[in-house]
Amino acid sequence: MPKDKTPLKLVEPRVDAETRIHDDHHLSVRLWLRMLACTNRVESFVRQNLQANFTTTLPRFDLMAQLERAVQGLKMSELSQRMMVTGGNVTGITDGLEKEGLVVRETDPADRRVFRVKLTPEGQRQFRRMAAEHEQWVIGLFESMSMKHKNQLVELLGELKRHISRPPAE
Amino acid sequence: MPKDKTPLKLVEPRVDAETRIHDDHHLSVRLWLRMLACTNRVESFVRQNLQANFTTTLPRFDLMAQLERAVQGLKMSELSQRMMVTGGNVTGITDGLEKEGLVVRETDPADRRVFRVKLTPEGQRQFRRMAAEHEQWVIGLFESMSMKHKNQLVELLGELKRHISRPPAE
DNA sequence: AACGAATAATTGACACTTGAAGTAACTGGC
DNA sequence: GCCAGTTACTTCAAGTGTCAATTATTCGTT
Repeated sequence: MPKDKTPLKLVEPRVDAETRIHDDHHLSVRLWLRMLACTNRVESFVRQNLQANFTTTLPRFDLMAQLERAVQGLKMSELSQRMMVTGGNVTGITDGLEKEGLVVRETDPADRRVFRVKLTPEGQRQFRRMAAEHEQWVIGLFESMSMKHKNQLVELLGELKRHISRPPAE
Repeated sequence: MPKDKTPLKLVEPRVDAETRIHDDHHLSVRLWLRMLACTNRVESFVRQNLQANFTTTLPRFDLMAQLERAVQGLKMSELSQRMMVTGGNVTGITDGLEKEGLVVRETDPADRRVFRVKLTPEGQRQFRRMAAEHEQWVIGLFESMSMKHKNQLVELLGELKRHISRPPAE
């Protein structure tokens, strides 16, 4: 497109608005990258500790955590939803835990398609030990931040979560 | 420990402190879970869009993003550090991108152990298209949150990042 | 110059994750 | 009762990720 011939001293009128928009763009991406960095740091820390202290993994811990408060067990599909992963994934993790005797698949008499997955007593024992330490790891990581700032973060992240939890409906 | 005999109206002195500690524990874990939920939401959204619109993945996008502003290329180990993943992982992702002609490994005459990985012109072209859309996705997700709150979040996450970026020494 | 230690990258084994395709079981309308 | 459609779960292939072991190269000391 041809350049307009403009008087030498004319400043573009849209600069302010564009600048603000540009900043906002940058801001959103920066926010995203920073949040990602924090999450990765904590996650990898927890992961390493689970591996080193209990020879287990975050997904396994997560699955057991979902089961802990579900006395009557959870269906594979419920686990899938709560862990926010696909069904095929849950199958594999459950296989592993079952092989180690930490969970069991029980058939549901009312619907033979369904399994109810439950923690075994052994699984409960092990999970409780892990959960206690897990809490300490997280607390330790965050301890140098003031409660005031932590509270602010929880608030703001709560707001963010509400904003992003449903896709910007067309 | 033996209870002190105290006048009836005296309230136990440690209750406040204990309560605060207990709240703090809860607070840290809540903060962690909430941050994780937000990150997962954004990440899976970006992932799906990259797959659907460009038949590519987040790690590939991430690697190309690291290369974009490094005209002279990056060593495998530098990529590994910046992407916060292990070296073996970088090898695999680079293999894939090189096979598709989006990056190249160039040998370094000064040190024959290292590769300098660079974007090809084709890789640059594709990355720029992806980056533009990526930015729109993130902006879209976050658009309903005020700039003020976004700024506060960036600030607080920056502080959190500093606190957790080095393990609580010794 | 030569050797041991450190560094750069790759490889292989194993685990997690997704998406698509497959199997078995249930449901509702005819 | 049948059968099309849905639901629950599994299986498989490909990509991502870690760790430990290996190879090749460089560096520092002697």
